[in-house]
Amino acid sequence: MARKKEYREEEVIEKAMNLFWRNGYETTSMQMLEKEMGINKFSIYSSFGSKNGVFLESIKCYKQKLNKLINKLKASEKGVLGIKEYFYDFIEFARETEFGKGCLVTNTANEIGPDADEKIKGALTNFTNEVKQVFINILKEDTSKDDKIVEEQADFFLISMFGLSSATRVFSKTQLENYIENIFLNK
Amino acid sequence: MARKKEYREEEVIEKAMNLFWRNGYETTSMQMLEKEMGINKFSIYSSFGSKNGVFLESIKCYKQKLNKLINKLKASEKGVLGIKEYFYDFIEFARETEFGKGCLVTNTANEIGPDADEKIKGALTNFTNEVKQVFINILKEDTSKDDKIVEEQADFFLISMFGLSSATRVFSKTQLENYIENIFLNK
DNA sequence: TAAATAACTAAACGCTCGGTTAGTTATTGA
DNA sequence: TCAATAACTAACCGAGCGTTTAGTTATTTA
Repeated sequence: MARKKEYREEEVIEKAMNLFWRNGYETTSMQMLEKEMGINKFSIYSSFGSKNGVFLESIKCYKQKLNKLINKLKASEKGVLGIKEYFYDFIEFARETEFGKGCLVTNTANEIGPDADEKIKGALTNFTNEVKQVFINILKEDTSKDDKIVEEQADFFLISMFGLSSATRVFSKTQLENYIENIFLNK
Repeated sequence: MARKKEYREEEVIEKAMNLFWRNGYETTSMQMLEKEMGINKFSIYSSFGSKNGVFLESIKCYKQKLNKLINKLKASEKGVLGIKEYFYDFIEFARETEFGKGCLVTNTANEIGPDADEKIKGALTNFTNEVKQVFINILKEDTSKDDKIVEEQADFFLISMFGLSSATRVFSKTQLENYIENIFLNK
């Protein structure tokens, strides 16, 4: 055999993910990735193939981090109020010292143009659909409404998430909390 | 004196604005701007100074376009329902053939990182505050609520706009309309 | 009509981008 | 212990970036 890797891929990809999360895809350069991940370009390319590859893995890593919140939501027995708690969890998740970095998926959906890489587009769509399904399952249990109404409500919460994500980048914590309260006023 | 300009700055900046709107700041290159604006790099730089300058002027141009909707909202006597109409107007404004391009301001707020140009950040903040003030004025007239409640409601609509903007890039027209209806259910 | 001036064209600037590759170092098992 | 092998370093690649500049063309006015 031969020499061992001096880094663990799961560790360095998390660092890459944080860089993309904070700065977006285009603004994040290979140079920045080298510095943040603490490994050479060669190692990045032999592990992940391309900048796109690093990004795709970063989305997977992001998914895992967010899944902690999602799993808590899934386990919740509070119905719609569980979603409200999830929203509160999310603003803690997305915020930083002063302004937030939003949701990596939403940020990317807002950044990319119509000609963007299809794999990235696909990853975003899958992600969105998965979260929507979680909302649907909760709403089904919680209410006696028919499928159409449930799906509309799920879309409503999903789009609210998009707003919340963007908002963490611009608004104060108080404003975000107030927004959440307003969403659930009549739910 | 000397030779006349063969283009009107207001005309070419609108074309630039559309390019930024569709593709974002980073993805839009000077080469693309040359092609879309129909003028040479030299002319772009002599008129606008830099890529950043073109973008800053593009935001002004975007403001003017959106002001048509805002002015209609200001003139409306329907109170909160006027805001609802404005939301409907906005999704027409932001949508394209299949998916939408969102709001240039929201797109940019989502794209830029913490180290982005201060002028751009300032322009985004100003823009957001102006729209918020319009919401506040309408809510003041419409309701007897105190200032704090009014501001919270204005923030709520503002953040809903952010969500709507992102959503035009991913969701169908029906989903967007359904989202608007849900927002105004209890208003 | 000719000097002055500003807008044009197009080539080039230095730099950074994402990505590659030649050569070195460390670990392995025979 | 030593050949085989894989991970390392670092220099380098062509392309494209935003920006500048030298040289040409059109318009103005004295």
